[in-house]
Amino acid sequence: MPELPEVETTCRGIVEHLKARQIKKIDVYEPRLRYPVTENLSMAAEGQTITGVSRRAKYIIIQLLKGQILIHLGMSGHLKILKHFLAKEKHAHIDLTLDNGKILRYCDPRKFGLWLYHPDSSEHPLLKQLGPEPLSEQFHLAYLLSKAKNKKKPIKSFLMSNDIVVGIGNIYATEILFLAGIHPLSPAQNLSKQQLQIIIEKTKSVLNKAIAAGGTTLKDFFSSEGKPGYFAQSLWVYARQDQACLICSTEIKSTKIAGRNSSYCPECQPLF
DNA sequence: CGAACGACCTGCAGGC
DNA sequence: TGCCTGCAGGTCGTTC
Repeated sequence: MPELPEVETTCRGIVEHLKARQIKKIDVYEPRLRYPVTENLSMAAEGQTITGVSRRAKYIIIQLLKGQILIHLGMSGHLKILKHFLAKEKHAHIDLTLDNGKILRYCDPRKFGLWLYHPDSSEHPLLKQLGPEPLSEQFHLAYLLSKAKNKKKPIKSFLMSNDIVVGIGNIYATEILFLAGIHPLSPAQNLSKQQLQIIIEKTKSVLNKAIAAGGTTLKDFFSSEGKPGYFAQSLWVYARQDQACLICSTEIKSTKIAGRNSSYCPECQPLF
């Protein structure tokens, strides 16, 4: 499911429900996620007050009076708010019950997600290696220029590297490069200053528009209120291989880059 | 070192 | 109808 806009949408949808509430209990029905969910989570978090909910990269951080809960939605995870307990559906792995009876429920068919308790206010090791947020001022030309120097890897893989910039997954990397007019296989080091600047601008505009649309629903992304995201109808090339380019009518091609399907318009996106 | 690959897991679409 | 294969929004550890 989720790249940055979908995680941001989820985060915005749950914050008002969670903030200033106390955690009554955490029921773990399926601990076998990306890392095993330990008893530590329930023991440390139950009874605690939630002081805030934020996002870093594709992680959701539930800040507690003491420590924090780190959540990642993986490929297929989503969170929703239940007004009261409902029978656990298939793939519901964790219920976090609040003191007012509402429940934050985590569902994740593929179990690639993660729920971890981190005891102090320092950054969790998983967050330490992360690059800047793409919508922050730290994601600027001088920074990207320095990172792209001597990097032979395809620009698409480069944009999807979390140590370069966070939050950009397969959908948005594909879209950003289409809008920037750059072939996804172009080595990062070959791109000019101007091209990197365009990538930065398109990254910010695409992500902002996707957040405004509530994210991209391909099949199973829904916000915490159960609404789909409407950005799928704004996609230019993602999942459109063999169809006509919406700009020039050339047939959209696709290729595998680092194991991920990558569609592009051979006319609008020359290789550099 | 950097880049590619396999692994984790389930569901679904398409081919036969 | 049903079986088999391949593919899917992410990330990490291993391998080349």
